[in-house]
Amino acid sequence: MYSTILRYSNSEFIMLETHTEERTHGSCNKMLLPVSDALYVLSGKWKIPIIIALTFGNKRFGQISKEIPKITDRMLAKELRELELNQLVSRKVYDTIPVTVEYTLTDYGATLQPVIEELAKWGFHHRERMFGETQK
Amino acid sequence: MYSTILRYSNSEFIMLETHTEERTHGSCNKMLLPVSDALYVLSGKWKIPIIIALTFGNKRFGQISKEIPKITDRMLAKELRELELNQLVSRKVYDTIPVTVEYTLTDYGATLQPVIEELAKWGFHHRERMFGETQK
DNA sequence: GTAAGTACTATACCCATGTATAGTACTATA
DNA sequence: TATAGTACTATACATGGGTATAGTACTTAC
Repeated sequence: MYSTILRYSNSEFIMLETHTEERTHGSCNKMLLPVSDALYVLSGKWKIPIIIALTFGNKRFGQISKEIPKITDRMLAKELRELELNQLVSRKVYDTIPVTVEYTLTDYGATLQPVIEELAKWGFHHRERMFGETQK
Repeated sequence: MYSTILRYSNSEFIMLETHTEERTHGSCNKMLLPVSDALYVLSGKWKIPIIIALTFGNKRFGQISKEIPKITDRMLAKELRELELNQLVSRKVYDTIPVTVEYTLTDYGATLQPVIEELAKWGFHHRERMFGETQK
């Protein structure tokens, strides 16, 4: 399903890089490409919620499912698979009955924290600006 | 098309906030909500490219169109409209013949720079990690 | 009168993402 | 026997974001 290329980035913006002659500002591309890479890895409705959930400790499938209201099993399984492919999350199977599976944010996944914090900081100010009230 | 609520955030995650009893970690929500707000504002395939383009100077519709390969007029018009709604971009119409329209990144839009830089930084390292080579 | 340059809008369609609902395989417990 | 708990998978469907292609309205230049 995910080729080596797709695993780390989408192809659209790789292509952008090869067409620099069409852009006036080279530095523009230098930002666009990595930003697109980052957003691609975080793409979809559930990856950030899952990552945030795992920053508060290792969790099992069922626990994550309970902590993220409205996510379906299918989506959770799919997103965890993608996060594992990108080495942001690791999966450990325990030989219990029934089998339990523990998901952990990898050290690499933890490097996303500054990104998420910056997004949170901006989102927080945006909310203040739009509503003029502080989030409790 | 966009209600007052939708203009600043998606409704899914507003709902999350009201269901805190289902979450084990309250601080989890405190991050999730603003992060979702931020990602909502930046959502879609073209907003970041447009914002990055405008950080290098005010531009007209046609110029932006040329600088972002493959974007269609329809998408560009739509995304610019949304960015304007969120006050990240301002639109100035000049009484020339034919009419020219200049788009500017607002001061508020410029506050996204740290966010975008953090995304770029992470994306850059991600690319290095996945390819083991530095982007030229 | 027709092309060209401006900034769009209209219409129809495609497809990836996400949803809804059910089913699998295993075993312990009542 | 059947229910419950684990972690999923299968199938079908819906939706919305994006694409493709064309058309609008205005005026100047050829």
